[in-house]
Amino acid sequence: MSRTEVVTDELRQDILKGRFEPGDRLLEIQLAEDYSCGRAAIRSALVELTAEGLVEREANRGATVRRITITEAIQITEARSALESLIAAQAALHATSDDHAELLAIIADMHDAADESLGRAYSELNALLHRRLREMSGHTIAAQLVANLRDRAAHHQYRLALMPGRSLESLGQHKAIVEAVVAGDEDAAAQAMTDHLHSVIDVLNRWGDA
Amino acid sequence: MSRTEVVTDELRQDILKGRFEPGDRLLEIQLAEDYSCGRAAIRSALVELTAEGLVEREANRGATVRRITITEAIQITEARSALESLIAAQAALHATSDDHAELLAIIADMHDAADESLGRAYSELNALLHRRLREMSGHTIAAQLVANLRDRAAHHQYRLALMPGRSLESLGQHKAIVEAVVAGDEDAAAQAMTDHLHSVIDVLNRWGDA
DNA sequence: GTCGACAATCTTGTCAACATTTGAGAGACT
DNA sequence: AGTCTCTCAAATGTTGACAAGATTGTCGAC
Repeated sequence: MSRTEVVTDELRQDILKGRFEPGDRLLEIQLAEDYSCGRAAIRSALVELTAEGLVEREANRGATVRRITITEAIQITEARSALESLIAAQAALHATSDDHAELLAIIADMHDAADESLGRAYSELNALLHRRLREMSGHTIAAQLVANLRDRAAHHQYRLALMPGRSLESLGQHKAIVEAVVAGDEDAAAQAMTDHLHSVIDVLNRWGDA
Repeated sequence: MSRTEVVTDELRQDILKGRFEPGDRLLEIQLAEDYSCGRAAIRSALVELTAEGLVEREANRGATVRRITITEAIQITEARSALESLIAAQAALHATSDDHAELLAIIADMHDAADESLGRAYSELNALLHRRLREMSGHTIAAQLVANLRDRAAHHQYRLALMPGRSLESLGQHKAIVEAVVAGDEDAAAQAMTDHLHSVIDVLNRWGDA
């Protein structure tokens, strides 16, 4: 693994983890020092992250961490809804019985973590469930697009996880998705996933109004 | 517009136009000479096009034009189906009466060009119709994703356009989409778009079997 | 006091040279 | 003949220096 690739991953993670705030300037020289590499590696990373939608670059004016508006977050979730429904349907078709057991185990863990005080644990289980469904679907294209969309809206997802009562509301929706996948019912799985993400969109819409 | 951006666009177009075949090696030094620029500009372009899925890069081993398998082309079209349905629905909601007139005009032109001998003209009208629907939808996120997916499968789209009788088959589907959008019926628009792209998937599946 | 031109400075864009890695082919040995 | 190793050539990875462009601050005229 070349230094450039490592630096790209590190910078991506640092943006996702919130080490850089939206709007922060990303100066090539400074980053080159921070990550102990040449400017070329940083430039390459910035080009790649720009293509991923995490960074904004203006000619001769430098790069900044992209700021995602509520409107964009809604559109991202709408696009995710369309793609994750496809993924859920494919997962319902392709999941093995081992997969079924794993999904049910995750739901059980979510049930235990749905407590208010365990918001972080629930959030991680949520990410795990969606990721495993992507992998089980075998739909590489949709899986990559969704992973990218998730990253783009990471900042807003974080706020969402902190909402009181949110875990309990989404637990039922996650159960419905897994039940449909385990039953092998592709239409029901797609519908359950659509319902789930539209409830997320409703929350975002309420924020947009406020 | 900096030289790097220009070179990136030129290289992208050259790949899409078929000047480079899938599997062709993209040597940095050679491309730098071809496009009269330094290697840095080429490297930047390759990184960007790799993120777009048009180019494949292996560490220390160089870049090649990405080869899209039939399986991938099917998945790409499935993802497009999910996203373009969303776009069609949004277009049905947001299109103005001017937009309606334009869409109907495009359909009229397609009707005239549906003749076998005008495959190229029909293909361009097809691209125009889908592009205008994306713009009318106002859904930036989905529009960008679809535009990218379309580019990725460009090679297969080209073969599709050459199929005898294909124009006539898709003309009816395009009519249905436009009618639903003009009627402002979002559900019907989404359904019509789904039907359209699933007919494309059927054709690809038949290729996959052969 | 305000507006516009100009200079200083900071940042990115570009290039050329050097280092590293990989793959292939020649040659020797079994 | 086959295979192993060594060497070399080709291509990418990396660095540093220089050029070009943009913003900010300053000075002078009105």
